Amino acid sequence: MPLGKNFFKQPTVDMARALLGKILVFGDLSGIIVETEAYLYRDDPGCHASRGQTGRNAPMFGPAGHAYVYLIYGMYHCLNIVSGKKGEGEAVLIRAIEPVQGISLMQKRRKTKKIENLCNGPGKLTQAFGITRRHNNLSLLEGDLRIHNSRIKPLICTSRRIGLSAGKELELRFYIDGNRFVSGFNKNLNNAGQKERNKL
DNA sequence: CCAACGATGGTCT
DNA sequence: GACCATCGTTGGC
Repeated sequence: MPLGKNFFKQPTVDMARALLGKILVFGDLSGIIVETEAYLYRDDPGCHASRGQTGRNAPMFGPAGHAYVYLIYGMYHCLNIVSGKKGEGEAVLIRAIEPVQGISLMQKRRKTKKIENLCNGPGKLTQAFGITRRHNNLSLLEGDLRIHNSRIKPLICTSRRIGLSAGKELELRFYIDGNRFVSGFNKNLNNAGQKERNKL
């Protein structure tokens, strides 16, 4: 079942945690979301929206439940889901997914057979799913791109976010404990920011 | 194993 | 002109 409007209206950090274990569906492709990061409007210098609305970040200031897709380092795309209140730029970055459906197409696009390497990073999963700037600002309440519910109740870990220069001290990254599809899983087992495990 | 680095182009000042 | 919410490769140990 695709999730509806109310799911995307919850506070951004809540949504970032609630997305773990849910299913990202895009056409015939799908996978379990295993890692997210929250980006906040207030007191978050790492957030694209922190210095006001611009051409690029405009979707973040729109209604919750739309996609915000942007080009990073000239060659990769990052997929975010807009959250929070309209007029306040907040979103959740999808950082890693456990592939479920459409694995052969993902393998072709990613030029690797290894399942763990298909969607274990924000640039990798957009490549595997075929998500680009053309999907920027699409609504997840209709059409091909959706979040489906699931019965998964993951054990959630928290850490600092990855790859930022500003706002790196904030603990706004969330991932499923021990999941081998989380980005950098082979690096540091407990990932840069350690942290106690939060219930659920 | 791992740290370092280059590719590559849109966006913002 | 600088800065990137990244990734694959390279070269050292």
